Formats: sequence, structure tokens, C-alpha cells
Amino acid sequence: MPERADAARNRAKILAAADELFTAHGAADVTMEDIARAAGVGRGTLYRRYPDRAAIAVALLDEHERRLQESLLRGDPPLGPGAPPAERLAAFYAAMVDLLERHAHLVLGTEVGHSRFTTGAYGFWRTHVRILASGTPDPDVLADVLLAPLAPELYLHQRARGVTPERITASLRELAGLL
Amino acid sequence: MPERADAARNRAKILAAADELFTAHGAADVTMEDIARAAGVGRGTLYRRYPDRAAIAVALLDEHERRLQESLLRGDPPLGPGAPPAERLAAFYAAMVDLLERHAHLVLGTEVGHSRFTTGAYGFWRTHVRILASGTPDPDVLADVLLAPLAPELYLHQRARGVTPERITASLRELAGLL
DNA sequence: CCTCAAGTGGACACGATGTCCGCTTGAGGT
DNA sequence: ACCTCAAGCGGACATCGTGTCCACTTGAGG
Repeated sequence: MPERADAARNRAKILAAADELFTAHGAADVTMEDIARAAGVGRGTLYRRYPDRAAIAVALLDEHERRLQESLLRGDPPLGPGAPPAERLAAFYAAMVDLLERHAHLVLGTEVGHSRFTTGAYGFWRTHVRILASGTPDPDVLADVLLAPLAPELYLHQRARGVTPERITASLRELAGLL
Repeated sequence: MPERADAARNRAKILAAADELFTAHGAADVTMEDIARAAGVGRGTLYRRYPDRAAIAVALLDEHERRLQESLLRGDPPLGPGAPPAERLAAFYAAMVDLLERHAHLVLGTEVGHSRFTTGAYGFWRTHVRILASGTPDPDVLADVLLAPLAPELYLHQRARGVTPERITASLRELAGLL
């Protein structure tokens, strides 16, 4: 059965309000009640759909991640198939830095506990990198290692220290080149 | 002026109780009140010394970290000075995996927010790795990148997936060898 | 033994979480 | 157009953890 009209309307209001609040104050400082109030719905309505902040952040990230995933699977090289692994990895890193620069606060919002690793998106990134690293002794573990520098906490810390996205991308390209 | 006798006694009780609770239940599930009760002191006494869980975890980690730091500065090669950078990095990785295997729950306890990067210990590790990486274009940023795979959340996630410490160490050695 | 500052501990106020249940509303059937 | 009823709604509530505050206790030097 399809979603009821009022339910759909409320979901849109919730996501819009959450996006705004996350951007304005950072995900950690926004309470469920803030979101409910800003969206003009009750707490019960909010909890019905999203059990916690992480679920909302995941929903918001969904479309951006999907777009990048699409590019990785079917886009032009070097992001998409066709280029040598090291170049594809470098391109992936650059795209992820771009994503982090625009949405790190959201990614951070998904990180209640260690939930980042259980996200579908993380699984996708790992599968991708594991394939690129298939020439190494233990690609499965190396994939996690190669993804670690993209942790949003680290990214925000580096940015706060005054490191530019360009320098981060360059260092990651360096790393990819070693592969 | 020296610490009063009762104060010293209570600090020891607090650290012992916290260590036990962290090990038994994981740092995240232990409340300040749990610790106070287990230590047989009041909440006020606990807060007087340690403003939050992170401070307690840091205090508990202190001695282990100091020992490794000492080895890095003055120990025998390849951990200490004298060996080629790539080998020293590999040895450092191995030592850190060992530390994580024994105390990851504590390290995780220090991670209230993104506080890990502002710890004195993290600064030490970064300085160490930056020096080892001084042959590269941007050692300052690469140091953060090379330390990222040691994030305790990642380590615990890998272990939970059934990955052995040996495989993790091996992959990190691989990474160090590329340097 | 006396003094007083350091130390103690529990009561308190606050804020966030997640649940529960009576009310409202949309949509399909007649 | 109306009826019905389940899906959806929303706010009150109970619970829990945090951090502060202050009256009381205790240890150590004079």
C-alpha cells in the first residue's frame, strides 16, 4: 500500500528541517526535539520514521552517495571502469574529499557509535576499493585500511587545523599512487 | 603541596573501578554514576577529578602509552631509532595493534566527540610518523593519513568481523613497505 | 588539640530520550 | 456525498544521565 499523503508531506518537512539544522549547528548539537519542532510535527511522528539522528543523516546522505556510486559503476574513467586501479583509486579519493567537504557534518551525524561501518554505503565503498586492491596479498583488510583516511572525524579535524581539501586530496593521490 | 592521603586513596579506587567496568561492559555503557558507586565514592568526588569518562580513560591509558613512547624515542631498532623509516613504521604499526588489542575499549572511551585528535598522545604519534615520512611531498598531512587505520572504531569493527590481529598487522606492514 | 582548607557525597535541577495512547485524517467502499 | 477504520499524528509522561552546589567531614601543620 502506498504512503499516505500527509505522511509523505511530513517526511519531506522532517528531512528539510533536519538538513537545515544539521548544516547550521552541526549534527551533534541538534536534538530530536529540535528537529520535530522545526519540522512542525510531534515527537511521536518523528520517532515513528527515524529511531535516531543517525537514521535521518543516512536518509539525507542517500542521494549524494547514490550519485557517486552510480559514477563508480557506470561513469567515465578514471572514476568509472576502464582506468588502471591506482588512477581509479585516486579519482575515488578526490570524489570522496569533495563529498566530505560538502557533507561531512552529515556523515558525522551517522556516526552514532561505530555505526558508520554497518551502513550500506560503507559496504559499497569497501567492495569497490577491495576490487581495486585485488593485486595485493589481503585486499579485504587493505580495503578498510585504505578507507580509514576518509573518516569524517579526521577530515573535519584536518580542516579545522587549516589543511586545505587540495592538500588532503594530494596526499591521498600519493597514497593511491603507491598501490 | 602534596595530595592528601584520603584523596590519593580515592583516586586509586576510582581508577581501579573504572578499569574493571570498562573492561567488563565497554566504555560507552558505563555511566559516571556506575563508576562512583563501584568505587564507593560520591558523584561530586568523581567529578572533582575527572570531568567526564574521557578523562578517566586517558588516565588509564597513560602508562601504556608512555611505555611505547619511550620505546619509540630510546628503544632498540626497529621500534627505536636506527632502522630505515619503512621498517620503523612497520614496527610502530605492530606495537599499536598490540596496544589496541589489549586496550581498544579504553581508547574508544577517550573518544567522546572527536577528542582523540586533541589528545597529547595523538600529537606524539603524529610527530613520530611525520618524521618517518619526511621523504614525501607533504609529511604533515600524510602522517594523519597513515595513522587513520589505527582508529579504534575501525579496529574493533574488523575484529568483530573475525579479522585477526595478525592479518591487520600484515596489511599495515604492507602499507609501511610502500613508503 | 585546634584550626581551616582540602576533600567529600548526595540532593537537586536540567535536558534528552523513547514510549504510550487517545485523537485526527486520508482514502476506499457503498 | 457519506461512513468506516486503520494509518498516522502529537504531546504528555516516565526514565535516565549529567553536572553543579553546598553543608558536612577529615587530615595535617602549627
